Amino acid sequence: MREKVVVGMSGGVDSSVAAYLLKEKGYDVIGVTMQIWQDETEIFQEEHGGCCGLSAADDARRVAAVLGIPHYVMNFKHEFKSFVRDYFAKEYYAGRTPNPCIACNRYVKWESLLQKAEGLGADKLATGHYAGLITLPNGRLSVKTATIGAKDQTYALYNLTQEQLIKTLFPVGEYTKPQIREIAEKAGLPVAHKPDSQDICFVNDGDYAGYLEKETGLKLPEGNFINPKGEILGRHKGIIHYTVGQRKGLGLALPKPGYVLEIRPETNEVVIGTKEDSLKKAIKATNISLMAANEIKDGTRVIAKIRYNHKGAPAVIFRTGEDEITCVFDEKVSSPAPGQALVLYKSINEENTADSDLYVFGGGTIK
RNA sequence: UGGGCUAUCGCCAAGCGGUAAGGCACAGGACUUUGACUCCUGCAUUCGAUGGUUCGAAUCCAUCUAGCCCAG
Repeated sequence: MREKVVVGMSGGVDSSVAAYLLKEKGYDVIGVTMQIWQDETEIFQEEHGGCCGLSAADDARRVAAVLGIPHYVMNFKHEFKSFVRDYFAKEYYAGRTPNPCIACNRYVKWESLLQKAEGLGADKLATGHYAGLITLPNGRLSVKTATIGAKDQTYALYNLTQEQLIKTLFPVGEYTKPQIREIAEKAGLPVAHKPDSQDICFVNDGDYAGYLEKETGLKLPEGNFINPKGEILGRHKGIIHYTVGQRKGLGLALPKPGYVLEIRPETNEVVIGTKEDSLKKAIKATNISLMAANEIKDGTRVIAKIRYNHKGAPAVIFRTGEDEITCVFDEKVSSPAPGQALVLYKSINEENTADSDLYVFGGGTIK
């Protein structure tokens, strides 16, 4: 009997091709589009794309029709609200910088959607992420970086559990984006030229601060910008308007570019410093999640990423608490932001460089 | 009213006789399934005003105007 797999279809090129590739390989494919945030009145995504947009369902349906597979639209608004939107707002109001995509993957896609998939009798869940799966010598599963030159998305998948990984497929992981578009083209998929998604899918105009105020009804008071010495530099518009590492939009007249160093909700202060001030040698992380091992050996060498678009930097990790690790970089990294994920990689080959193929060792949330 | 100081892009600000740095902001673009960052491109023919000295001044001189500070 053919293996049954549910593909999370966003209506974009990647997941559409994922479904196509699985179909070609002989899987019994079911397409599912998650309805997660869009209000019926918001047709914004129609033009702007987005991984989880509204035209999503229509596009996915068209693709499913071309492929001749069943397609369902399922409502995940409730789950998305509690695991992603609420978390997103809570973090910002606490002066931290959340990563909604990671939360969405871990708790909505690989929790709720996976459950629904199993309800449909599926053995596996597939998505259009650019990532690969690897079984390590110790028997554990991990995600590995996609083919060289591809858009690697393992960073946003670092906290999936073994139970989740064993039921996962990443069909597009071994291709590059141009190859995927080519496959879509040849397969006659109507979404071959749809633009890449970007930005936070549920904040439609990029104004996340405005979104937060509208969503929560909370408007935070203005406060002081201060330098590391505590001297007042000017006034800020409320802490949710800033994130650690930010340079633009401060409105301060300084001799050199100013960067947000720290956000202090308790005193309503935003600390501004220079590029040099923003460099950190070591960072701590909590909510540790290990993918490639059961425990951390002090002194383990890794390649660490502190943000989605970070190339990765050599570092050494130590366990420094019940649920805390300290990551010491060989060379300082700029502006690690509390709330962002610290994702640790190991090299599949011997040499531990950011250029070789890597797999996720584990990760956590930057403290 | 005496004495001193300062006037350079919307905002900070360099320049000190040789033909207008830089940062912020702003506008485009690249990158990007998070926030940010980063990278390109554009952005004062003009230096408070008017005269003068110089081959040549934002830079020196004079006067005027405005603001600031100290004396009342």
